[in-house]
Amino acid sequence: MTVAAARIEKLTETRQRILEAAREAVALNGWRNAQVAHIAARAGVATGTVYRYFNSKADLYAEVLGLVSRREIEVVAAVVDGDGPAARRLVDAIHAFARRAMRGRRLAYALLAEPCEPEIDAARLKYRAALADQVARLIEQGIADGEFIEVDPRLAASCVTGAFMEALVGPLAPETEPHSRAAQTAARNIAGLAARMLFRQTAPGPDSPIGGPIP
Amino acid sequence: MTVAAARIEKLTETRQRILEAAREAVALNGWRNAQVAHIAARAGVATGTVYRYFNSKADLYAEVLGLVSRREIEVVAAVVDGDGPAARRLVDAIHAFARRAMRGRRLAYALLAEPCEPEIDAARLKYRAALADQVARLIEQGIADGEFIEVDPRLAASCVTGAFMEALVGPLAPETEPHSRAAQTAARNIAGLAARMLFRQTAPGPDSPIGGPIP
DNA sequence: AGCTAAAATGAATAGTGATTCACGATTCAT
DNA sequence: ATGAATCGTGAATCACTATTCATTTTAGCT
Repeated sequence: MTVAAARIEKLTETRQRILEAAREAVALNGWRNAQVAHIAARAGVATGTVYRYFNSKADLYAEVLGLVSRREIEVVAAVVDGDGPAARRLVDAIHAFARRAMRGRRLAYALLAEPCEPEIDAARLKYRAALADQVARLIEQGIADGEFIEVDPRLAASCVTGAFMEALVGPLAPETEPHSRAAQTAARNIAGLAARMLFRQTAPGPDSPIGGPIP
Repeated sequence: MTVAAARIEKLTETRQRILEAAREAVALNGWRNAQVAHIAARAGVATGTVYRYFNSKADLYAEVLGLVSRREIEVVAAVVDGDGPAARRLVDAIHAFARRAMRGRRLAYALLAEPCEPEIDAARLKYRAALADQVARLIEQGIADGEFIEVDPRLAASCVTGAFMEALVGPLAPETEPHSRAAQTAARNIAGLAARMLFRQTAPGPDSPIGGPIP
């Protein structure tokens, strides 16, 4: 069986290489070079081979998006399910997301905002929806605890995610060096602002960065 | 000269018909049926004729976008330049925008959020930028007047526009009947929430709809 | 080695849609 | 009326890519 196992391993490894190549390509230049031929070349296989592993281009990218987004959603979910006041967790969740998005900016932009063909777009929406779900869940908690003002959690979640996504990777968002002080300040400010929408009282927690002076 | 004038009028009228056809097509089904051939048919001319009046498809749509957005930007700008406290004007500006966007939802979505080819997208960004500019301008005033917390106006403008755009016409935004009570409440809540990000104190103006009960 | 099935190949196919252009129709100044 | 200029036409062309498939290569088996 070890021979058969080796064979299967090689197959799955090729599959992985294709997925990885697709992810890299998008992370590098966005959907512009997301053509099947390009991915195949990058993975070191012929174009036809891609279709041995994936039914269609859309299928391939649906899987890539799923893979990439799962991690991000998990990070946010972990914060949402953590301890402490909802207000604090909301800021932290956004902040965590923001920090991560500011590395792989190109990928984050492609995932969140860049125009692409409708078929792939459908897969992208699942990611956005999942993200908004986490936020909505947290908002519900915050309302129940009396920390947040009483609004429709879904609507509020849209506003909050819209706010930080636009500021982070929106087409107008400024390019910042991932590790610069400016980027860190921006991440904190974005998190603080987006969360403030829901705060019952302006005064934030003890050592929260909200509302600091202009950088 | 009246004959020459008539000729020119006919020419510009054809041009207008093409522009109008393009706008209608996008308003109806989004970028899906924004093909040159389709527009031409809708305007009652041959495809080639379109190219007598516009250098390229991108040019045509750049003009369409400019025409449509100018109106919206003017509406917002008027509110921004109005009287009263900045906080109130911010809510009003967003509210005005929201009401208008909720009619022509399909067009608003196409303008603000729908994926489309990169060339047209470039033109779309101008609209977003112009909108963010108005908001940023207002935020600057609000900060100067001490009404808003002190943050980078550009960053805050991104957050605010992102918040209401996502909630209004984002791909996850709920479909509502344009004139229903639900839509009106949503518009008010969105405006209230988005603006709250910047408020120094939670308590809104005298008869502001902010923070009302869940609809 | 010879055989077979799975796997890989990449040239050919096909669909889409923007753009061009050679030609006929119209208009208008003379 | 005439012909040069302008306008309108729509079939043909071009560019781009996803997808297919006949063929070749590889790997395991006897």
